[in-house]
Amino acid sequence: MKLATWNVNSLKVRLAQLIDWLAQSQPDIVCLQELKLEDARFPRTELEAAGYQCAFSGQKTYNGVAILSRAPLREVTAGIPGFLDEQKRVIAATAGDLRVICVYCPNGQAVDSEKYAYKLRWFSALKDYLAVELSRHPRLAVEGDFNVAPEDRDVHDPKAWEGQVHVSEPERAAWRALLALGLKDSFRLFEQPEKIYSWWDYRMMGFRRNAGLRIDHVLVSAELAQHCTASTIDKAPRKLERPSDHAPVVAEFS
DNA sequence: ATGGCTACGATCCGTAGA
Repeated sequence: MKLATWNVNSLKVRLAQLIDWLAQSQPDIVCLQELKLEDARFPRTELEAAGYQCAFSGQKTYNGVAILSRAPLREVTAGIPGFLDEQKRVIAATAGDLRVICVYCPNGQAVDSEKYAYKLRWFSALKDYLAVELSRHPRLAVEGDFNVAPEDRDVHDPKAWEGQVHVSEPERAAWRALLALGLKDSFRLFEQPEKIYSWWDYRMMGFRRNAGLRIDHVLVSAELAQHCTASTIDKAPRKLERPSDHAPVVAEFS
């Protein structure tokens, strides 16, 4: 079984790349973020033709999340229960005995901004939600764009980024609080090469310089972690014409 | 140096991302 997550930065612009990538990579389940389109414009027909059932929660211009699955999806839930939020950042569904939660965590903009305060409130609500979901679903995957680089080795230039949004200590503490629930960062279950990232700035030739951050993650419950055989970041789509600024993260299971 | 790309929805610039 193969799980993946990809912030596509506009599903409309990236649809052809996504369909190509699905055909090449053959994932069983894919979480998508930053759809940037209303539900009425979701390309369900095209994705079903590619062999995937879809659960999605979108909005115009910003945010938007989806789960694609080869197996039927049930128990679809949008948002974090009890956390009122206009921004479409969370969708969950069950496929077989696997519970999947797709998240697009807030960016936070700057540490002294209201958006940063919202980011920390949002992470706190997510943690409480995941605690409940973990108690209900031993086989749980939480995939998405977390907008947090967990450690300095996940940052191309830790000195330059020190204290900035995505790496600040309160954000990293919020990340560790998710791990404290018993979730594992699938990428770190394995020995990995150095300087592996999932996002590169469009500006300043960020990708060519490998000036990136590892902010897209596949978290897995302890039971799922036992069966995880690989976790990698696929840089190939980032090399295409008109790419997303994020690369897909893939996790495989026996 | 606070910029630099990209997407979007509004116009021909502002907001947001990270």
